[in-house]
Amino acid sequence: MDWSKNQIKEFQQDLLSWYDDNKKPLPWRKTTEPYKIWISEIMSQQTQVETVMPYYERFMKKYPTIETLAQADDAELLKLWEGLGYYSRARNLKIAAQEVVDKYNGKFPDNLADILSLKGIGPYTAAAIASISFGLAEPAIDGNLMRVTSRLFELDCDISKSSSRKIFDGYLRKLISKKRPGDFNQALMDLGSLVCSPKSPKCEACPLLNYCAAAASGKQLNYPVKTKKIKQKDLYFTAFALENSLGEYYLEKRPSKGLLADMWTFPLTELPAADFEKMITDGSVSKNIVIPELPESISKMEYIANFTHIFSHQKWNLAIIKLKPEETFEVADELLSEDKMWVHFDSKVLTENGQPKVSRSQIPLAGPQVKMFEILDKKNKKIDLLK
DNA sequence: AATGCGGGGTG
DNA sequence: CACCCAGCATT
Repeated sequence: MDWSKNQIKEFQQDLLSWYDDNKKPLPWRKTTEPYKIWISEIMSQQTQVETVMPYYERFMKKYPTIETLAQADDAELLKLWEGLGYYSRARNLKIAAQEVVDKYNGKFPDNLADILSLKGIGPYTAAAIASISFGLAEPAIDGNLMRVTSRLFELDCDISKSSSRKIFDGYLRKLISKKRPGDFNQALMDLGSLVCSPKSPKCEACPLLNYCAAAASGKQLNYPVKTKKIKQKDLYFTAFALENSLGEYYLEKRPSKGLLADMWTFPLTELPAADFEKMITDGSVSKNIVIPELPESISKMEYIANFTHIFSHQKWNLAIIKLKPEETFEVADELLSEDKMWVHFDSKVLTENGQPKVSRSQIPLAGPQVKMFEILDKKNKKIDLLK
């Protein structure tokens, strides 16, 4: 960051005067009492201020001091927290209150390290209390500050990674007002929620417009950089291993559209999670399994093994079911077509007229299928050794 | 570094 | 419905 001292000074003034005119009228902004700031900050974690306000008022009425909180009835405290979520916050509050009473003689610690040591207080909350209640120049880095800062300087670091925190800390430590650090932090929080919002930032109304690199280049929406935290959807399949008398496996070609288009796969059928869990637990083959249309009649099914495969957006849980045909049988060519075939493990096997048979190394296999072949390989080798 | 933990709002 | 949000403790 190459801003001059004068520039930083003007930046602080522009931000703070905006805050003085536009700050949200929150009940805990009428005080700097550490106890009240602490409670408000804990309640505000991952929670909208509008949701927090009634809880805050009730909390302060019931537990007006840190001593009353330290002696709170667990059930009553939890009851008061009911509906706010993240209930360990309430449990930790009481533990921390007891710590303050026992270790600090009931006086809330006034330095960052001691504040940070309290149960339930992490880097963000510690800095918020330190700056608001004790005037310490500690940047309280939350999602808002990271968003605003990443736009100001077009920072490309991924805010979802914990290692990015120190980068934001570096910038904000240079920018923070030493005279009004608490207001500085809260100003950036309000700015982040009122003006510098994630989807539709109101740059024309922003007091920091002239300082903002992203606004200058029109790339506001490119920031902050955040890797999508995709919750993969769990899907459950049975994968059928049907082997013929030549040691080949029956594969099908997937549809030409969608996931793993045109790749080859063992026949798959989806099944409910509960059935899957039961099968891999006790080896019982679910009665609900839908057996795919196969070229031979099946006499028995046997659970072999299970494995998983992660896609970007899906997690496949597969259970291998070995299908055991009646005695021996030959390849029924007339039942095969362009999207169904028998595939051998290797390419050295020849057909009757001397042509190499189709091997698994010649066709595009979906990721899970490669894993499945490996598992089947191992099983077969194990069986060979036993012979 | 990754995961679990609630609930409400938004587009 | 998918994504977002004033985080922290635990592993």
